[in-house]
Amino acid sequence: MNLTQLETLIAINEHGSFARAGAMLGATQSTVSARIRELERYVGAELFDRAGYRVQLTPVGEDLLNFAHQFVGRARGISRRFRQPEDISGLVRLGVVGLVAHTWLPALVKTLHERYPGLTLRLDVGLTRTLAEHLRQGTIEFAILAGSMNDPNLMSQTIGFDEFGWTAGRSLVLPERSLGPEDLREHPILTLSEDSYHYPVIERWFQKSGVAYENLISCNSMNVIAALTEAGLGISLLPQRCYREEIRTGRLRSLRTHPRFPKVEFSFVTRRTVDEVVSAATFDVIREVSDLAPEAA
Amino acid sequence: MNLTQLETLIAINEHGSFARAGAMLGATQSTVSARIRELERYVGAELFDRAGYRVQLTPVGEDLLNFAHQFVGRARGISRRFRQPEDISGLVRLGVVGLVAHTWLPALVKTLHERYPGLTLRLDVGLTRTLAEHLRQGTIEFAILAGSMNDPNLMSQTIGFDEFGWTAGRSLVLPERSLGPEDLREHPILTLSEDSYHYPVIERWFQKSGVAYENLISCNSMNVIAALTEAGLGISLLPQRCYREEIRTGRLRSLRTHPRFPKVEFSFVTRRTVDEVVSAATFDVIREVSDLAPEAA
DNA sequence: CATTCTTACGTACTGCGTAAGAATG
DNA sequence: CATTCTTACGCAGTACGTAAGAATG
Repeated sequence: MNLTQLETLIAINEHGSFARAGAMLGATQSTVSARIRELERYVGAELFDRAGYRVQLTPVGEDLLNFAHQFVGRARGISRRFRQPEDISGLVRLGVVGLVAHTWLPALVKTLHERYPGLTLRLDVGLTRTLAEHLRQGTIEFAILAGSMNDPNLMSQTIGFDEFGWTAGRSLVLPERSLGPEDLREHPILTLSEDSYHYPVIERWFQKSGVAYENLISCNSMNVIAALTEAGLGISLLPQRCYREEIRTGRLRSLRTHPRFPKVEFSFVTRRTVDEVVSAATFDVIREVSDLAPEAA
Repeated sequence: MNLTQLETLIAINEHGSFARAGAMLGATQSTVSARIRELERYVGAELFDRAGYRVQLTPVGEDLLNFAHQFVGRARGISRRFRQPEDISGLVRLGVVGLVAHTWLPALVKTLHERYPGLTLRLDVGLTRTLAEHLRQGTIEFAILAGSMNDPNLMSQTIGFDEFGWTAGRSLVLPERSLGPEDLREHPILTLSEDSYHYPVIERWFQKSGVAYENLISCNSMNVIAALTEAGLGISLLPQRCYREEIRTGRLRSLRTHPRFPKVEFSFVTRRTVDEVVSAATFDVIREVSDLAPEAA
């Protein structure tokens, strides 16, 4: 039995599936499965009922979960107590997508700087695919981006989720009913540039319904897109949670459309070569200040 | 940081040296050193002052030791709680030397049987070197014997120590002063057979002093040797702690002799292929019922 | 000079990811 | 048939033991 196994047990219980727990921990489904298999071998009993889509703790599992919480909590306490944050130092070259840059990045920078004064932060705001390329090239070692990455040199850990939806300004006149691709093409579509996570998502959304779609206005800054939308220049696909304040006050309108978009995952991606301590410290703060929904559902 | 490292920290503090801690844990000096090195890297500070013969905890080390005790204690609690002793089953073929067979073996068998009814015990009482051979041949998988073994397929863990000293019966007439090899050869020497741990020890003791020594009476049962000694038939090298009751009541006399014999280690030796759970259960009980001195000093 | 810890190095193992398989609703 | 867990397998990092080295009293 070891700490990793107990942390995994907790993560599965929190997120309801081996796969999601893996995403949160930066491990694969298979690895999570192996860890639980070992833990079950150790206690000599099954910890989960694997019936169907949702795993369920057995009584023994619940029992062990209690211990695991105390246990892991105490272990964290030890590490906090002996690892002085001042000792953690190094260069953090962090790429972030606009969604983050315009919401909780200031909080991240503030907390990171206060807690780990030894860290030097170098920021790179860009689109998902641009950041991915920078990670591969090694010009940044960390990134917060949409989706997750599947590269042997990189490790992805889920931060949270946001839902994207078609959004319009106050002035644009639109029918009250649920709108489909054929309705939207009547209006100017404002999108992020080709390198964004959205761009292919939008293309597929139109294609799936057989609607020819031509991009008219694109920009590489999400905040600019939002401002243009607010000014009534067109319709754009925007993260609803991120712009919930503008939507609540009526400056932006969330449109009823079909088909729906699935929630988008945002991940913390690190190059595997970086110092684990710096990476863990950064990710801890990200989890703390992140504004994203913790669940995909 | 992991449990092994914390257990190692505790063992070093308990036994005062890396090497002894290693013997207790069934690991080498070098491995213990590496475990502490890693732990020190983790907390970012030295845990021990390595000045001279005795290692000393630093303040940080003492601090961490406190946590380690709680931590490891709790971990043991978990394992006890979830591993039902009834689930532990298997064949335990255990070799024991006479010293053990005639003292705490009954307690061992009783406790082992009560606590782990699923275990089948097959005992093999014999001399150290005989048992060692049985271990190598695979006819037994566990042994409690004198000294320790250094075989890649075997693992030794220290149980405790006993001191051996020249012992005579009530009736034998001997001078009051401290006796040397030249004095003892005047009397019949009763020894264990050639395969015993003692045999070469006794030979060396005489040789070192240049005294020619001829073995007259030997036997493969220590208890028989003790009985013959008690009957006044000669002098024998006996474990003092083991026969402390006979010595206290005057049935056996502990002789003042020189040079002294170093304390003898007794170890629990297991084949590396055996089920770790069965091995750990057995060793736990051995530690609990063992009558041996915990320290070499 | 005996005792103890450290370092260097080769090996064996274990934990991980990929990819394919089986079960479920 | 999409979703989820399990199994098989190969690789890589790690923990271990051996053996030699350095420091201490």
